[in-house]
Amino acid sequence: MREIPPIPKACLPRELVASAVFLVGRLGLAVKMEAVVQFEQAGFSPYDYSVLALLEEGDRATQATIADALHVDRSQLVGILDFLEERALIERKRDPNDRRRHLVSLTSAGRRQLAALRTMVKRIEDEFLAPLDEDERAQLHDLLLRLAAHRDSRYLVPVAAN
Amino acid sequence: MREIPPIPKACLPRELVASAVFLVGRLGLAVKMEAVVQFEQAGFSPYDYSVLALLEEGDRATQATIADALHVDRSQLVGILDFLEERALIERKRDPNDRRRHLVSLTSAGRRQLAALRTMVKRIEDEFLAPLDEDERAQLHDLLLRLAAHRDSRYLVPVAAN
DNA sequence: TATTGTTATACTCTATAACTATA
DNA sequence: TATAGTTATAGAGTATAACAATA
Repeated sequence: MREIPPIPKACLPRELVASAVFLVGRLGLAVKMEAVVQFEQAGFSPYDYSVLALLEEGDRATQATIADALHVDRSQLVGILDFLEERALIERKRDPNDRRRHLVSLTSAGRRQLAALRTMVKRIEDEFLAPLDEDERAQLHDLLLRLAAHRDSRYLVPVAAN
Repeated sequence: MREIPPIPKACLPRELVASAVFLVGRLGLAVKMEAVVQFEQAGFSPYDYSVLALLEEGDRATQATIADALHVDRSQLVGILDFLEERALIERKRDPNDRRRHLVSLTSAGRRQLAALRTMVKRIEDEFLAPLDEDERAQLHDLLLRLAAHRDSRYLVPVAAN
């Protein structure tokens, strides 16, 4: 081994670290990747969890409604629902009022699976938010929600629709 | 046109909106996409800005150092640097101490371009943070930085290296 | 043999566009 | 003709692996 000339260590640009927007982007990507890995180990994806959670809150969702709510393309949702239906976690039934539509609903097995995924999500969140106490977590949530609502009013008050 | 049966409106799951982690993920993705579009219109990418900002703070960076700092693969960085070098915004010079290495540095044109990109970044950030006043922005940044530092200590204090 | 920068390859995601059946 | 769901295709982005030069 020869002498290695001194090279400055890898160090994040102060300018970027000083930016809340940059941090949101970085943390968002990191937590998403982390979540994907965790869900994968459980045999699911974050999308599966989102769909199950959505269905538990309001039934009678059509696929278009679900796709819009989750910001995924309708064609992408098909695969997600196929996956969940194969595992008997959801049901697709034709809407008798409009036979083009599928009414998607949660099965009891789906409800149980949702509960299991929730404990995993809780663990991921606790790990992510570990440095903050309860007050600070609430502060963070409040700030983020205001930013989100400013970009998309649907975040503001998840009112029961219709 | 016939009568269309009432279908619940698309509505985000309360369970997700209630999660600060989910909001970070969503906002992070949204702001990244927005930034990409803005940079594209200026003929650049967010990576270009990151590289220029990094080089201005500390010179004598090798490509490996830059890649590590920005969390991009070394092979990916090659294309980014090629792009910047073609436009004479950076220079690559062989390190005389270790001829495998390239010492990357900012040109004066690069410094000017960085200044121009900064005003654009400022605009993106102001738009993103619009709902928050100065105190709240500082709060948000503090909270996010603590989360980031918990996952990666390099965020904590960008000390001058070596 | 190990490392730096580079090139080439493969794979995942996503976005878009057809296609069907119903309206 | 327009819409809901589906299928198929193409493109971007990223990760992996091989490669040449140097240590």
